[in-house]
Amino acid sequence: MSTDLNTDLPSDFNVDVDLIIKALSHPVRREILAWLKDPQAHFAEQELPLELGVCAGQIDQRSGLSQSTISTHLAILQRAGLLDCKKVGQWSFFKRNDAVIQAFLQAMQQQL
Amino acid sequence: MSTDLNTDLPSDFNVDVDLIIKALSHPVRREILAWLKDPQAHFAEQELPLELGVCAGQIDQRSGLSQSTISTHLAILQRAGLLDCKKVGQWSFFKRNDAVIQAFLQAMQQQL
DNA sequence: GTCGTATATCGATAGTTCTAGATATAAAAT
DNA sequence: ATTTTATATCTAGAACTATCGATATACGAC
Repeated sequence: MSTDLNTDLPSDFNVDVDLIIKALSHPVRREILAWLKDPQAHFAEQELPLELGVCAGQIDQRSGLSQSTISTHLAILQRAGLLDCKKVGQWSFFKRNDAVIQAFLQAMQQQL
Repeated sequence: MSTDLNTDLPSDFNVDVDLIIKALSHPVRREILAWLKDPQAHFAEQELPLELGVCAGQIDQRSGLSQSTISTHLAILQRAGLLDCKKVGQWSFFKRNDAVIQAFLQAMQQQL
């Protein structure tokens, strides 16, 4: 494909549309992203500051799925660039990468 | 989920985000949608007017995949609402449903 | 060091999606 | 009427994805 009319706007960095759409094509992963949009509303019980991100275990809990399943979903979201992970001790804190999310939305508007 | 802050804008009708994302999560289906964005550029060889839509056979030809595979991909795009099909005699002419596509993009902006 | 806790990875199973060839349907051409 | 052409549907195998329980890793507390 040579239809790359990339205008290189500030937020328009490398975004792998295929990887991202596949990440988004599972409802649980979309739900996780939605929860992380408002951590206060969904993870108020977390003791450490939500600015760090939301702890993987909190997400497990809320989801009803097994720990290993959620860990896999989080890894897929991370590989797609949609989530960032910060490790603190034995914990993994996840937050949305809104720059990538916005860049993806822009890419979709152009490509679709 | 009761997070439906549906503002009912003109182009914001029922759009099944799950069905659509799944339809879009295959590269061949995204490619078909891209081709149909500019039929003149990709299907100039078609004899009947492109305003009708693009004939399924033309898409088969361009794709390199088998007739049955493309027929299935077209059906998936159609069920998601992304394509409309008009039958004329033994032919099926496909075109984009840009209202649905735009509504989907809007839904994504809200939900993501 | 040992134990408990948090997360990631592995291995197996079940479920889904992709693809193609064969068949069915229906219209057009002869 | 028969044949050809266009498309959809069915069937089956291969490839991929989701899920879980078990195991591994790594850190903290004791």
